Amino acid sequence: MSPAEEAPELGDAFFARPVGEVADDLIGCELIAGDAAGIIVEVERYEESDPASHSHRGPTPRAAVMFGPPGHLYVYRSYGMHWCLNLVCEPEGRGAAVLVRALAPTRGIERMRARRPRARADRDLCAGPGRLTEALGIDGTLNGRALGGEVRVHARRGAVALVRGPRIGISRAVERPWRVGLAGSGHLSRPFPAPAEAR
DNA sequence: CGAATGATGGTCT
DNA sequence: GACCATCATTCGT
Repeated sequence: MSPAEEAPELGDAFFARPVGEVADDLIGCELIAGDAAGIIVEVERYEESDPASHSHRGPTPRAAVMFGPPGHLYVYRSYGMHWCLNLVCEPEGRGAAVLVRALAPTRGIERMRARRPRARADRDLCAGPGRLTEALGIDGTLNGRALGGEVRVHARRGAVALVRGPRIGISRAVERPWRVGLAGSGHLSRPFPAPAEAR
């Protein structure tokens, strides 16, 4: 069998663009973390002008990484027990990032099962921001690290169909449809709301 | 199916 | 002291 051609690895130029563009373009890309990997099927975008964003109040100690160079990891603790993975976007000085919310596992599935023994089905391994970091072994020690080391992202191959909807788990700016997903994916953290019927 | 809830600790006012 | 960019479980319909 001929060796699969590796998709190019995404670098700083990819992430230095507007966060909305990056969010769309990350859907369908493969995220690799050490011994496991998956296709990104769901993300959310956060930016400085957004009241729901950690960067909204400026570069506080926690949010400082969001204002740093693009193509770096912002990993924060959620509800005292989960880790959430973001990819910093836009030129240095702007507080924007994309939250990775769900993956379709591709490699290291046995490792993921070992790290998440309570996940019943494979579809639950990476269906949620806290779940996927646990499955991939990502924690706060990676906060502020550059992509290309322990964590890498490979470019998407073909075209993908996107779905949009309101973000999950926030209480402010809920009306902004800044959650993006891969249409028809069975690995989402939750279904997207059905489009409003025309009548 | 959905709603309710406890776990558990950092961050910011 | 309030608020969480969550998850797994339990209980109700």
